[in-house]
Amino acid sequence: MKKALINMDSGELVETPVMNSITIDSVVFGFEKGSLEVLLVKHAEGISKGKWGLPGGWIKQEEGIDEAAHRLLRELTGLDQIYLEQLKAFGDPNRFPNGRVITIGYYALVKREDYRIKAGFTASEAKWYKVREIPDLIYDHNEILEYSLQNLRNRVRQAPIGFTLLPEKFTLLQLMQLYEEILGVEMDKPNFRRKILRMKLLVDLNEKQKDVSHRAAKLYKFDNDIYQKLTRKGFNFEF
Amino acid sequence: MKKALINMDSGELVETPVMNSITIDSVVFGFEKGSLEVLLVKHAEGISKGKWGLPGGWIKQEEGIDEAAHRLLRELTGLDQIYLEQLKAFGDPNRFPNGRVITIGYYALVKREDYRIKAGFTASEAKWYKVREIPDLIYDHNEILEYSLQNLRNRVRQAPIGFTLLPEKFTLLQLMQLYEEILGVEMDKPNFRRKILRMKLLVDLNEKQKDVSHRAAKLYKFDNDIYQKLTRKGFNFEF
DNA sequence: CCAAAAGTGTTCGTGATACACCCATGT
DNA sequence: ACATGGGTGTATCACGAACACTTTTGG
Repeated sequence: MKKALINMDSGELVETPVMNSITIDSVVFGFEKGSLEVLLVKHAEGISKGKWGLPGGWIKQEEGIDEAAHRLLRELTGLDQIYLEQLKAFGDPNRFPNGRVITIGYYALVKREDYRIKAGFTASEAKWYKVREIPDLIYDHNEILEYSLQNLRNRVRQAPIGFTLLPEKFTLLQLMQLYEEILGVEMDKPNFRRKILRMKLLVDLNEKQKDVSHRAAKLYKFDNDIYQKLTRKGFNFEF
Repeated sequence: MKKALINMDSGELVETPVMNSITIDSVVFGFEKGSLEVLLVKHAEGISKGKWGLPGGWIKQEEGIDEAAHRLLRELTGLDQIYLEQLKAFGDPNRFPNGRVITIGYYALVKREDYRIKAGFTASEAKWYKVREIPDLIYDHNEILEYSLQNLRNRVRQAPIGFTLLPEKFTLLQLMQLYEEILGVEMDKPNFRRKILRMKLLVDLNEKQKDVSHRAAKLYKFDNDIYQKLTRKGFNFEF
């Protein structure tokens, strides 16, 4: 049962058969210079021309929704293997102007260093915005973004997912600043060190920072195998 | 744009225009005699005749999804004002045998005492099952149930929602047993008392149990206004 | 009397918090 | 010398865990 479908926003013809009342929209988080950022895309055509929104798209008939979310992000960023979690479905009957469309929200955490290398879109089409400087977005995308921020704040305290936003090798202060930024709190450096090191989740790389105008800090990395092992022993990440 | 639609499971004609690729399925939790239970319904017709599944249905064109979930539960149980939260969308391309249908999972917490009074279905069509004795369900409903259990275990530790499963007036031991059952742990009575009372969330009703063959316990109730007030002051429910 | 659950008291250890202080490195 | 961040030490306090013990009520 092949269908010819029209993208309701851009007017563009959608080739492959997709589910025409459900979309996916993803909130892609990045962390750069102490700020939490979100990747937004500019709508080139259709009613909301020029306005920014979350990256998203349609679900193909034969693919799962997680699969679709991954595919859409790969098409946009060139990145595979992205940390991606479903938020929930948003289904206000009036959220979408051109018909009844329910969207399934996702949020992703990426390392900005990776994104820079393999960007699939040009700068004019996609741009990082600091979460404190998000403009008016199309449809209900501001609501989805707000919800995902709440969700991120909860999740980051209960699972070691914050590392996904940092480079492979990071210092303890970088990690702390990440938590401070996401949770919107101030933390005590000495106490943070002890707390995170006590968990024994981090691998000391026996390397130090270079080219810094102060005492170089040790570099660490997060080891997921260790985390899995600890979890099986009953360890519970709590922050 | 009115459509004539067929309920893909039962073959029944669906009168009002609904979204035909999305359903809602709800996990309704109850708590009775120390056991956590789930409300299941028997499928009377269609391929899965005789098999049990989660209560669910279609979303109407002009209603929101939370609204639809509430309506469906009202139709089933006669209950309004139910505690209801969205879980997430389930969208495996093969989850539904007769076509591509994505379902949005919800979970609800009800007081069994209320349910008993206003039941809308007969016993042969709907039945409470202990969570440890769930049979094979239709489609991916076992998966949805399992996921909602995980979710309930998380949520119950971070928000005061457990009370929703208990009668208006309850004893501290009942509350403790609720937590023990949901979380699957054993707790220390004295310590539990102090912990929950220290939060000052409960109102001492100055009433006691009656007709019990041991020292009667004080009755308490949960006061949501107090909780809101404390929350605004920075209080955070943690268990 | 006993059984069963209600309810209080006390001890111990761990971890969160606050903060003083020294170390290393570039300008 | 001093600014900047790295890193250690320590006192205090609250809370969770464990458990001994007293109280109330029905049978």
